[in-house]
Amino acid sequence: MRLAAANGVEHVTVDAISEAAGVSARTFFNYFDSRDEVFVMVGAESSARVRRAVLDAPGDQTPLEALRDAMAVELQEIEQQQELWRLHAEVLRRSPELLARSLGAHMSDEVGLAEAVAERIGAGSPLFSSDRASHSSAETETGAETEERRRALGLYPRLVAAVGVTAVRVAVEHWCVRQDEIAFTDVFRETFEHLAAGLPTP
Amino acid sequence: MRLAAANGVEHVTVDAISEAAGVSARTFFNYFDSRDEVFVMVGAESSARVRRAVLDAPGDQTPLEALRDAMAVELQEIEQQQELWRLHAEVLRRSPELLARSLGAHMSDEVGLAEAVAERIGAGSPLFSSDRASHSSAETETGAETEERRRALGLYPRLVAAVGVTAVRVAVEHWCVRQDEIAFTDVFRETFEHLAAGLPTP
DNA sequence: ATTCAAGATTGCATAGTCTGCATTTTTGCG
DNA sequence: CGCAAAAATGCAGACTATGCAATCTTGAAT
Repeated sequence: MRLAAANGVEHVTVDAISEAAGVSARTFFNYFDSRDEVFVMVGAESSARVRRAVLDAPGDQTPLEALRDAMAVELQEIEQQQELWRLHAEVLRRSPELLARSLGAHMSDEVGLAEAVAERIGAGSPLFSSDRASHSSAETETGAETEERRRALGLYPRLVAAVGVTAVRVAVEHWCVRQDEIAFTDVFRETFEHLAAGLPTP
Repeated sequence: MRLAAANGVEHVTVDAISEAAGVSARTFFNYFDSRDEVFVMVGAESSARVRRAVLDAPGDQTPLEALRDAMAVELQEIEQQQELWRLHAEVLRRSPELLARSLGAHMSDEVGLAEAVAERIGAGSPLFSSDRASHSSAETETGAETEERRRALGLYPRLVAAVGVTAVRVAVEHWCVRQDEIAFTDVFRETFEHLAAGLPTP
């Protein structure tokens, strides 16, 4: 992350990363499936925590509310680790594609999230929800397995998860561009207010 | 697309594509920035058509409704070109990552869409909305330019665009996995009903 | 018909990503 | 201390991607 912040993401080679980390380039690929992953994997545990929080949320909340609060907590924790995340944000700000992947791919794991939502409203597949909920998002998965998990899911849980993740992404992107003018908390709240209202003309 | 449907996307090399197309590999890269792009670029004009439709929609529709209808039309047109799109769908079904990119990156061009929404509700930046609305999504753009466009946009238009695109993606993914059981039209309608209702517990 | 310039295509060289395989090093434990 | 599992490494090879210079096409002006 330090290298990327200094030289720009696209100029950081695997060799450079490996050398800076004191390992061989080959070893890098034992831990990351691709070069980009190393810029995106930050905070991979968030996914699991959010899932758990969704399951443990008060029973009177709607799934969207539960998801909103779970993600809010996660984002707050992120603000603490200033060091790493300042660099991370700096790097991603210059690379929109990576930003999308970072938020989309990890804080999310949409399918896993959808399973949590499904279990919460009792519409999920008991086959998957419990054991799968704890699996790390670092594990790679074949397209076939993902498809199998998707098949068991209803449209609604899938939609809540996907839209929730999207909302967070939009909130973060919107705030990133105007850090000085507004507080993230406000952007975040407003975003989910729009959503819960069904996105009527404002 | 034919090669990918037959052998699986990841086994189709640039050399193979180029040879099948009767050009050199070098020429391939004169037209596509990356190997993946060739699997994603299908229907790149959709983006512009959707934007236009959003602008031209009846005044009594909410932005979300306008977007919903615009996308519905687009998806219907897609169903016509059975040949190409059957292959395309087949290819993308085996590669979730490409599916996301295909829908996310092109039918969308979220920022462009957000500009259309912004102009529609009169909250956009007059600097960009008119001339930018016609620019092809095939053109690549620097991170700086994208950031500049984002800065001029409000949170709400950005959110409607992103959520709309996400909704379509979820609808398509959900339907792809159960093509035999349900009609796409129904999935699509239900998806946007959930959205417009604010995603309450069903 | 000839010529010429712009554009398209190509080959070649080079940098970088990623994988498989065999080998060496490290680690943990009996 | 010694051994077996796990981690790390080196190396070869396939593939993606870019810059540059040379060649080929095309179409318009003469």
